[in-house]
Amino acid sequence: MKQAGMSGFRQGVYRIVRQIPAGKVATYGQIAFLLGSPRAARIVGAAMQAAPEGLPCHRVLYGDGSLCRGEIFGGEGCQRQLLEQEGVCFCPDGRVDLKQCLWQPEQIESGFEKKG
DNA sequence: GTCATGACGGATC
DNA sequence: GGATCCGCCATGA
Repeated sequence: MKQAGMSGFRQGVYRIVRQIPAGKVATYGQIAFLLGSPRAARIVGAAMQAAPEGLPCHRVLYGDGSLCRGEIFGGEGCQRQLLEQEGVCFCPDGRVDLKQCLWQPEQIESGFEKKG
């Protein structure tokens, strides 16, 4: 499988983020890990800057479960509001409960095959 | 090819 | 336990 030809990493980021189902969330580090660079979490975020409209970038959070800076997404709580509408669980601390809503990439069918 | 940057993440104080 | 610093690695000029 080959990417569109442009930077494979960014293309891979979009490809994975699109796999995130509603009601679930993923972290930058997790996405970067799936791309083969667990330390390239920043690169994932950098790719989000050019995120297309159909990309559920609001389902991508920090590794701590906290949401990104409001200004970046487009408004304070804007990201959280979208997640709540999808049924994402939030902690009283204002962070997402990754223990319940962290996306488990066990259904990815592009690039990664599950053995067993 | 090199320098500088960045929607991160972990270690440290 | 919270705030801060550095490191990481791909992207762009």
